[in-house]
Amino acid sequence: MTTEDKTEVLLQRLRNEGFRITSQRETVIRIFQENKEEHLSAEDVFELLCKRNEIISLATTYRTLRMLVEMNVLRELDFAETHKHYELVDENATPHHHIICLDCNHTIEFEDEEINKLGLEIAKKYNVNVVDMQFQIFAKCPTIEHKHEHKKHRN
Amino acid sequence: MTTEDKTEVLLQRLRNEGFRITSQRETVIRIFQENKEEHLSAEDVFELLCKRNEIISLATTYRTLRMLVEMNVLRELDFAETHKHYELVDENATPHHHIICLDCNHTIEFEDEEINKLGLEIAKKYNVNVVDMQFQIFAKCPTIEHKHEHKKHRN
DNA sequence: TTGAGTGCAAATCCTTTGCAGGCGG
DNA sequence: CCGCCTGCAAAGGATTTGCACTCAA
Repeated sequence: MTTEDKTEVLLQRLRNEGFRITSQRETVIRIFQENKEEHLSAEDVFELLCKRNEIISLATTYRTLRMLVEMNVLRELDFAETHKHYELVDENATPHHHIICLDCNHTIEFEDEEINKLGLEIAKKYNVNVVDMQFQIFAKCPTIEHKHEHKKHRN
Repeated sequence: MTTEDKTEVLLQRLRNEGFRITSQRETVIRIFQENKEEHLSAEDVFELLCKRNEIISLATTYRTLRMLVEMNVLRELDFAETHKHYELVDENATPHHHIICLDCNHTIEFEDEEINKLGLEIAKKYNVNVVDMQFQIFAKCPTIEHKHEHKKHRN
């Protein structure tokens, strides 16, 4: 299925659920389709929109993101930052997880069938219905030259 | 080791690292020692302080929390909420993880040696130094009567 | 004594909301 | 044409910061 096809499927889903298809919503969806590998923040999306000369207000960007999360089109990610990130939900893919470098904010995505299986088992044990699972490894990646500034005495 | 002893050890660590021991910092640490099982937010800590009639400004509360995280005394938790939560780091305990109910915000803590092991293996594979690991299961817990309001058409 | 730490208020960052007008169905 | 969506600006919640004063070492 081409990206274009997938976009159509998504738009159809919006219609089915009673949402209106506005150019703003369509463009936001396209942004994510075209940046599958990215973890975009609301601000990132807004900037990408600006670069395309698509005029969408920040408020609508936020509203659209919230709607897409509710519709399970996007997944909300928490990277221990002040703002959130979003990525496309891929129904066919197995859940994937993240390593987040605390120094440079670089993220590495990884899949691990074992972890997914364990997560489901645990959920079953505690009798809850899983909506999403996120395994996060906060780390320092040695590949990048990090300043080892001593944070002592910082107010 | 009693809680009192543990508090002393912590205070000593502060001194060793060149931080000053102020009554404010001491009290914040005690709050966490006395609420080991809780995931307190900055606001929670501030309220507990007020209840004790310990007068500490919100700003100092935030500054102290940041410092304690940097010193690895506290662990920062992200529960997909607008604010962060904190819990005491227990060097002797195995890392534990959380199930978060998206409807009622109730959290269940669990330990899983298998997950910890897998996390370390993955970190090794990607050649990063683990600072913290958090496995989060976002779910709906059936034990509580959740309103099944249909969110369709919400702006 | 001295500069790290504090309180206060203002500032900042991210996100949401009220309202009047616009446009999809 | 109806009322959902939008843009704008203002509000809101969480956290940080500037500044003058305080107090631990």
